[in-house]
Amino acid sequence: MATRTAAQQREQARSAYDAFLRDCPTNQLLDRLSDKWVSLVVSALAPGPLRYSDLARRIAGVSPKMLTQTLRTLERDGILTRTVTPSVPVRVDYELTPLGRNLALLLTAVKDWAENHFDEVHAARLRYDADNTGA
Amino acid sequence: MATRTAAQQREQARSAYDAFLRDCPTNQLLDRLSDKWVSLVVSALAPGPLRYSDLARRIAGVSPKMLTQTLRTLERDGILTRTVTPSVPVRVDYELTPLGRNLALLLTAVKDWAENHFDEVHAARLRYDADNTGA
DNA sequence: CGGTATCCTATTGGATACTG
DNA sequence: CAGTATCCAATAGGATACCG
Repeated sequence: MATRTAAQQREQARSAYDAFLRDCPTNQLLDRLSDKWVSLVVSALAPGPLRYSDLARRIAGVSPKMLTQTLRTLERDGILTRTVTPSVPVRVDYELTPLGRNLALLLTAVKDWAENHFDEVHAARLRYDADNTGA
Repeated sequence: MATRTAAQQREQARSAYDAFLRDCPTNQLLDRLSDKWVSLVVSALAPGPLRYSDLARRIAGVSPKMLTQTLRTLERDGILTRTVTPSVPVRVDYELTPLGRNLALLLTAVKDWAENHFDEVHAARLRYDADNTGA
């Protein structure tokens, strides 16, 4: 079971990316992933494929501009696929790729965290604001 | 061990927050968490407390403005604590709260994902751009 | 249905200089 | 050391109207 030396070490070294460095490309990628629209779109697609209008309805209040922009970027990044069915009228389905499903595990976790811990955060805000009132 | 019925069900119902809804407060919270600076600060503090200047050095290229702004917001939200030691010169330490450490597990996972899957994303971009050149 | 195009405002965030 | 304050350029993102 100790066959993880040279090959694994090279593997480690090869992905010597560090998102803490401003000029590292992974820093920009982290910036892209750290986007509310990305979180919502990827989370929405986690259970299964959806059409454009389904997504628009699910992500309440998203403008067509932001929805399309986010979908295009995620398609380009290999997170999801866009499938056009040339019926009348047209039908377009969006589906996570294996890479996207992998990412979805993390992003839905963040979204769920926000939902599950909002009360604690809210309480912390009230405490902070109370302590810093007129002090 | 089967004492998780009524109380737990109410617990579930009580946190009926849905971040997909624009006007749900958790949507705003998700927006806050979906921030590159938040990810980096929380990830940087995951191993242990750091001083202001340590953070500035670790998160290469962050401006004092963004660093302070991010730290204040996270402090208000109960994610981290700020401890001033009135020595000469002053010493200020930032440390994750239990809530923050919990969140850090998720955010460092996203940061690590960016580092570990950048090559795949980059390859996808090249493919996308090649397919959409002059087409 | 599934977008695109344009306009316009608000916010983000870097650079810079100064302070207790 | 650990910020604060100010200015300003760039970007995000909503509203709206139109198109294949």
